Amino acid sequence: MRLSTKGRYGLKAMFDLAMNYGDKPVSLTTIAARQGVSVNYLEQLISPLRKAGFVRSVRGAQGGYLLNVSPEEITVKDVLVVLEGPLAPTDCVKDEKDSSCDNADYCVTRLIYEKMKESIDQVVTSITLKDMIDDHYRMAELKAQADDNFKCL
Amino acid sequence: MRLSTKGRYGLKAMFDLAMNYGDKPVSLTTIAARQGVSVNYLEQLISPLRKAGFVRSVRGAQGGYLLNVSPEEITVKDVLVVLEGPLAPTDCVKDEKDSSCDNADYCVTRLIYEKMKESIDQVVTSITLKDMIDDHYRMAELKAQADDNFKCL
DNA sequence: TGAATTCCTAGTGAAACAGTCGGGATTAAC
DNA sequence: GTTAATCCCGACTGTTTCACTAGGAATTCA
Repeated sequence: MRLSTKGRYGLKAMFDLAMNYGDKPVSLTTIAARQGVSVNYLEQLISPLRKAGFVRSVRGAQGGYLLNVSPEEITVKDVLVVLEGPLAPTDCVKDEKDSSCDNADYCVTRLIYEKMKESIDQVVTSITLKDMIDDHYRMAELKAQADDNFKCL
Repeated sequence: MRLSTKGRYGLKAMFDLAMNYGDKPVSLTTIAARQGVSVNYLEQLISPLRKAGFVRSVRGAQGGYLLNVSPEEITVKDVLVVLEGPLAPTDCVKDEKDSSCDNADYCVTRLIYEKMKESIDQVVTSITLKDMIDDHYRMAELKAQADDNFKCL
């Protein structure tokens, strides 16, 4: 039940782009440096995100990537699904019915996996990149206060 | 974000044992046949469950496994954690703090992973083996009705 | 004693993970 | 028009995890 680095790095990269939404393109070199990841690897992650239409690229010098959609229209689920595949604990509850199990309708464990999937879904669809930006500024505020408190001691 | 066969087979096996709670020991051969899994593999899954104290074994002929605790006292989480490890999307939100990330308190993505973990946790801790048994009988009822309806057509 | 069982350890092929590498195409800046 | 920065793409690789299989020792009922 773990997320791979694909999903994690990719989400951070998307957050990075969201923070720069409406600005100049951000190069992978910049993002990679900020996130502490290799450019080569990041390239592989951003490619599917571009193909999915969430980011747009500008080639050549001074080029880079731009969010193609406004931050409030991209959910965490959108990003994770592109990079990790269906966010379901088992195949029998993933979105595209694969009907591999003929007893699906009367399966006790499936019932559980369905609930797990739904609860994960609820969380990741309810959070957009915009929410992450808001959280970021909220936390930056808190951090500044904490640092201030520390200075007073 | 998928559960491995360990967790899935193990959970089914535990459900099987729960259905036979208070009865004679059930051999792995029996369970394996019912679940369509190899005995050898099932052995590997039940071993940690025994070590965790959820099942008890009776060796020798006519031996097998017994639930060591009543079905309402074992949650789906108990079983899955033993077999899959922490049910957390990332290390930074798993129960045992590994403090690998020094910025954990001010990390936007961690906030998300925390919520995912909590929502999964909520689901799996709220379902016990007893609940699964109840669901099973409820669904058996439904299935019987469905079959009945089908017969009438 | 013999058959049925649990218990334990080791091995194994395939897939996924987490990258690295090299080269080609495009474009802004000089 | 050259150069440097950038995106783009496919191939390769070492490590780990997955999902088992295999074999044998110990135990116990009949």
